[in-house]
Amino acid sequence: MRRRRGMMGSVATRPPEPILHVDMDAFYASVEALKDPSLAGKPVAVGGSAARGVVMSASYEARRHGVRSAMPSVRARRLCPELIFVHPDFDAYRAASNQIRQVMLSFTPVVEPLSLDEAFLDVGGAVRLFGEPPEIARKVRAAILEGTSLTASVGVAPNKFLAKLASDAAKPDGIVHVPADGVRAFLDPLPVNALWGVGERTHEVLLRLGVRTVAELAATSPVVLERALGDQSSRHLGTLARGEDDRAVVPYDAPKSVSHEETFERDVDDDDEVLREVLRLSHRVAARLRADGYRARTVTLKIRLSNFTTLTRSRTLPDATDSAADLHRVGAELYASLPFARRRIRLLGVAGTGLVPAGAAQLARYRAGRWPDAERALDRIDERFGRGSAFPAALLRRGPAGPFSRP
DNA sequence: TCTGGGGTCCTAGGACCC
DNA sequence: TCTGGGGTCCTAGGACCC
Repeated sequence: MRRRRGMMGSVATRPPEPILHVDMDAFYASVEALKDPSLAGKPVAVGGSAARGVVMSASYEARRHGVRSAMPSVRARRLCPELIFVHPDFDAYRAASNQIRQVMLSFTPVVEPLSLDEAFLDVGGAVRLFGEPPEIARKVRAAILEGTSLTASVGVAPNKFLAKLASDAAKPDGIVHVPADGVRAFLDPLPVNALWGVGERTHEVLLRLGVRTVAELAATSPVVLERALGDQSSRHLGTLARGEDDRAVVPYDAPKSVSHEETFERDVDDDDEVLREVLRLSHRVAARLRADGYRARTVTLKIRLSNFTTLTRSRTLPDATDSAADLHRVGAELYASLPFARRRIRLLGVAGTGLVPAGAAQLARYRAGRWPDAERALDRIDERFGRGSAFPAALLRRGPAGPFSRP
């Protein structure tokens, strides 16, 4: 590791806790309260209020009643009868997210967004300009608040994983700084399921082993862990329990898949209807691929049955594609290959994976077929008139329980 | 309580190649 | 004659995250 004083002796030493995790507080709900100030201070849930809806984001007033994200909306309503449901407005969230990213980029170019409302920052190179990392965290929070009227919580720590835990501890509207010599004191009392990668299943397994806290996890023999959780997960957990994480903050990562899926309001068992939905999803995926400049080698069809059993079928093509006609054709073949007929289907999804950049070299192949050109024309119409202005005629023939009701 | 929609990563078996 | 071992790709399922 090279730590060099600058030629003039002016380059600051990299601080021991250079990583920030910035996490917006109740992001979607907070953006909604900005759009409609009458929502401020009230219990608000962003998400679908229909029978199969779930809460995507809950204001702190709603959380006081026990409402949480990922909770079925029906249950949230029971917990908090005065809960106000708002349909998600991703254009608004994306706009706010972009604004926030610009603020963060004014402190360091090393910003890694995790989602619309979270990002890691490596401020190791910014101390000379902006002060020590905790000071930068204060400035970032203040700048976000000034620029967007939204509050953020920030964790300051030696690495990404600790910074993320620290921002959790800082919520809402605060800062937590985990100094390099305070890692054990911070980590030991935390419940194991606070760790990244410990979800419901792993938590159960750990509880059966008698492991409730990170301290207990750190004291557990690697052999026992490996037997219970497998090679990779146990090693992963072991390093986290020690507070170690050497992942760098990576400003840009190429996407690996593009997908769209939809849960029907009522289960569907009509093949024609299923295939129309596959076509609709194929168009959305293809349009995204083209807009982002990728083509997919593998097409995956996802089906969730009424009993929540989930099946996937995929096929890898000789040539990558960004054409809805291709996605739909493969999707239909995959559907036809399933070992059942007329089962009750709750959800359909279409995904393109194995993405390759749609480089200039591939443009030649394009001109061979007519479909891609027709679809590009649809993209242009969508650009001018909004998404969904143009869509294939087949989608107009609605079945009785069509999920794609249009005005 | 009855489970959204967008993703990433891991596992495990089988095909295929050398 | 009935059987190696490593590497890579493909497929299906599942855990997990926000």
